Amino acid sequence: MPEGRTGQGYSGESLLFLTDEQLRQGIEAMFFAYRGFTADPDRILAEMSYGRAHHRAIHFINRSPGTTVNNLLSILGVTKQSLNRVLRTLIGDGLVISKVGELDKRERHLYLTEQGQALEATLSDAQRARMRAAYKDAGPEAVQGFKTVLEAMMDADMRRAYAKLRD
Amino acid sequence: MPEGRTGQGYSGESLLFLTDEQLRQGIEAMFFAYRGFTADPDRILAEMSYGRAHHRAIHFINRSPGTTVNNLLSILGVTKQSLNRVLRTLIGDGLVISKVGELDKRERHLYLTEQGQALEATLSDAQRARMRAAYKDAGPEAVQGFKTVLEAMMDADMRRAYAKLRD
DNA sequence: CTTGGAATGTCAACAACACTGACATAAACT
DNA sequence: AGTTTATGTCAGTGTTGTTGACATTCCAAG
Repeated sequence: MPEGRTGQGYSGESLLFLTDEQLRQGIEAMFFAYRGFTADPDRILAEMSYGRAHHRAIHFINRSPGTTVNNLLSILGVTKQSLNRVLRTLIGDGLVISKVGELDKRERHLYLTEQGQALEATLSDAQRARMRAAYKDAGPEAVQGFKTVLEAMMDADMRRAYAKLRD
Repeated sequence: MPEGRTGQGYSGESLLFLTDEQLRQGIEAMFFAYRGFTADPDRILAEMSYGRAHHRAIHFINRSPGTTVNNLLSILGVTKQSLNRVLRTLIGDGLVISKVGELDKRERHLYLTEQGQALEATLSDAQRARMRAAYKDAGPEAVQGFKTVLEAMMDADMRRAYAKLRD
């Protein structure tokens, strides 16, 4: 087997050599970049006794105010027990409120309180600052490519969830 | 304030509008894509009783055979206690061997056994298959942009570690 | 109106993976 | 000889995830 050469060889029209080495670089880039991606919010969250799970919940509640627990569950891809523990602390700390549904009273609709919005803004600002700097460094064409590859990397159901949020 | 517009406005020469909305899409793309990125190896690892930490150790030992514990530590960005726990199980299970350094006998140089290489290949193949598919979908220019943005997103020391691995 | 099932919440137990702090050993450096 | 470096290990703790079991509420179908 030719060293480092992928089984596919050429990829049809694009003349794209995809050596294992190139793919491995992409894998490592994802690993190191994700660390940077979460580093700033992580530092802020560590000061309060929150973690990434709290950040994610806050992010998506802010993104879709009034979302139900079930909806959040499918976006975050965790069990209800895991999410519930996080939501309980956020509700207890007055960052999130949960309103019983009017149409369907089983459902709980989630909203950020003012305090919750303030934390969301702090976390988002930190994360957006890094993203903005990276985008600016890389330039607009790179950004387009970045998003295209990331989208192609998602599972089908996550791609749907992602597209839905872009409406 | 103009809705969704970032405080910076234009970004100088590139005429790049970076709305909070665009940045948030990038953030969400990273979140969902990273899930896809780790999904396939995670499934394989779950069957044996290993986790992502084992995968990362195996990956970088394979990448740099004979690397020392300290070197691995700085790449992975965890504590020695955390890494040691993982290495102990991998050595115990015969996937990794640790050789006392010849020049400096304090150092332990890490290598994958044949069995370790086999697992590495299985995990890598799964992850590379997804990466290859994503690259093929997105095309070569997108891939270049993808890597550029990811690199810009890293912390400085991680960018160094990443560059070093590319030699 | 009763029953089945869906949505939610809660309790308990557990595992993976990270952390800190403390301590031990061996080897290298000064 | 004394200090620093590299590594390993033990104990304790916290966050985040998992399963499994069970209760409550309430819509909807029979």
